[in-house]
Amino acid sequence: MGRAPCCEKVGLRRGRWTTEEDNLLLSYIQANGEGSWRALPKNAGLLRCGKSCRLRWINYLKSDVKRGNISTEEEDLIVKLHASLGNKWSLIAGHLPGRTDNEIKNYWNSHLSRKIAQNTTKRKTSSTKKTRKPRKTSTLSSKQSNMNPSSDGLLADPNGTSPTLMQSTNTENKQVQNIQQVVESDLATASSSMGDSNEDKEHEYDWDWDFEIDNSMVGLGLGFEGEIFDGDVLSWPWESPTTQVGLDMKKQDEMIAWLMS
DNA sequence: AAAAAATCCAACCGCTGTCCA
DNA sequence: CTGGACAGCGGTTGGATTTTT
Repeated sequence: MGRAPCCEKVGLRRGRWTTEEDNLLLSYIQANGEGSWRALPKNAGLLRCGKSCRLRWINYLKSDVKRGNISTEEEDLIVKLHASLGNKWSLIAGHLPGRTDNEIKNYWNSHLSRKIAQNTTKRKTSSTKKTRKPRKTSTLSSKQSNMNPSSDGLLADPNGTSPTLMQSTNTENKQVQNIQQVVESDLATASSSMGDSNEDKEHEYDWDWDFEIDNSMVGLGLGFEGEIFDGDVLSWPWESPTTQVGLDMKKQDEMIAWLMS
C-alpha cells in the first residue's frame, strides 16, 4: 500500500561529500536535469539519500551559487530584509542572487545575531534613555510610482504575486548594484538623521520608517533592543488584526517591494 | 607548543504543505 | 476522503578550523 519510503537509511553514506560524489551528482544532473530526487542517487550511482543530494546540489554544486564572503552591501540587505521578514531565509535568499537560504541562515546565526547582541549590550550600558530618533519618512505610493518592474531588476514573479529578483547572469551584477545603492542610500539617510555621533560612526541596524499602504500610515520602529517606540504600530501590516488573521501576502509583497524600491 | 575555547558552515533532522494514488 | 511520497523550509548539530590562553 502506498509508495515506498523516500530512502532507506541503511547503507547510505552520511557526512561530508567527497569530490568523487560531487562529480557523480554534477555529471548526472548535467545530463538528466534536476528533480526526481528519490530515484537520482540510484541512477547516479550514489550511496546517498535523495534529500541529501538535493541539498548538496542547491547549496553547493549549482552553477549560480555564489561562493565567497558576504559583502557589506549584502549584509545590509540581509539585515534589512530580516527586519521585515523574520527568519524567512529562503525569501531573503530570493533577493540575494547566488546566495542560498542555508548560507544566509548560517551567516545570520554566526555573524549578524552576535553583532546585534553586542550592540544591544553596548547601547544598554552606554545609555539608559530611550529617545525617539527622527524618522525617515516616505510613502509606498510615491515609491511605487518609481518602480519599473521590467527594467530595474525587480521583475514580476511569473508564478505568483511576489516581486522576485530574477537571476539573469547578464543583469545579475547590475541588479545587485541597484539594490545595494538603494540600501546604502537608505542607511546613509537614516544614519545622518541619528543624533548620537558615536552611533553614527558604527554601522548599526536601527531604522525607523513610516510608509503608507492602502492610504493608511504604518509605522516601523526597530531597534537593537527590539524596542517599539511610542506611537508606532506594534504589528506588521500583514499581521494586523484589522486586516485578517495570519499573513496577508499582498501586503507583505507590497512591503517587500517598498523595501526593495 | 599544546590545550582549550570559540567560530564557522556543511549537512542532517523534523516539520509542513502539496500532490497523487 | 485518506494516507503516503515528495519538495521545501527552518532549526539544530557536529566536526573542522581558527583563535586564544
